[in-house]
Amino acid sequence: MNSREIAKNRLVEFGIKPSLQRLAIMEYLMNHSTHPTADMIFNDLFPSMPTLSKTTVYNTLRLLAGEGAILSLSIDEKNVRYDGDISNHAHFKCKKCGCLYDLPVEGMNSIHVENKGNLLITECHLYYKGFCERCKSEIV
Amino acid sequence: MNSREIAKNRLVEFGIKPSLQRLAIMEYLMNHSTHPTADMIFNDLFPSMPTLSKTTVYNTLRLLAGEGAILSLSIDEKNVRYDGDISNHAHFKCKKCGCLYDLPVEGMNSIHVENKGNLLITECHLYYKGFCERCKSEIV
DNA sequence: CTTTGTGCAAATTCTTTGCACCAAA
DNA sequence: TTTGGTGCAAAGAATTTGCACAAAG
Repeated sequence: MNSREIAKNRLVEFGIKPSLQRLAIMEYLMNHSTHPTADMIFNDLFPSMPTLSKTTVYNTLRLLAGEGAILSLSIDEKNVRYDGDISNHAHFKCKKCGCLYDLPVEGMNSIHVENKGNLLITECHLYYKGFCERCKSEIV
Repeated sequence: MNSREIAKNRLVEFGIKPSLQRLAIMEYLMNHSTHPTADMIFNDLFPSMPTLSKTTVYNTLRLLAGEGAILSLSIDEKNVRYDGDISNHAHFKCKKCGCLYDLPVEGMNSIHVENKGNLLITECHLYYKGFCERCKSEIV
């Protein structure tokens, strides 16, 4: 199964009609673990889809994230980042160079929240910030 | 010790000169656990400080958060929220009404991250999203 | 005096909206 | 032919910047 088909399956699984644009964006997110912004996605797809508009990218990302087909990350306060990997994992952002990594996390589901009973929890985001290996050594 | 003095201590502790505006903003954040936006802080302080400008509020919040004297939360993708409580705790936001709570968390420090050795972690944010008690019951 | 903080107005940037056109069922 | 998707241009909103004035040591 090629990556286009995998992307299509994800869309269908979440009840989203697989238009050409949506497929391209979904496929892009599943193939790039760079946690791109809407702008990055647009710039990368535009050369091969010259009619694509930024509005469509924004619309599509909002739709996909709203349906749960992708994750929308707010770890970077400037731009929303998107992640095609919807499995449980944490994120790390370097405060110096801005690089953004996935972090595998043990026990992310086992975090105990007191008084959680009253709330219906649907999402959990775990964000770490600090300095990446390269930047860490440059701190004076 | 009154709340103004407590706020002053916090500023001094983090090496920040306690101007009148900074003191007012720091004190506001320590007395309000509402996780306000810059705009809310400005609007609430303005009546008693008519010369206060929104620029100063933004400048001050950036300074305080940068020095670690307050927390800057990105749980709400629209506006940055600020928290005068810098102790370890998680946050919850209702996706329907937008209300924002603190959540006490057991084991927040014990979350195990593999491969953390290469990184210098300085901050950890744990965000839960879902539906609050009131909104939960209104879901159809 | 000299450095630092404040505040107004303007600029910047990310994102959404209004609306017309296009495509598919 | 009706519904939904796309895309352009414009609007909107949060935050930052440039610069002049005020304050504090």
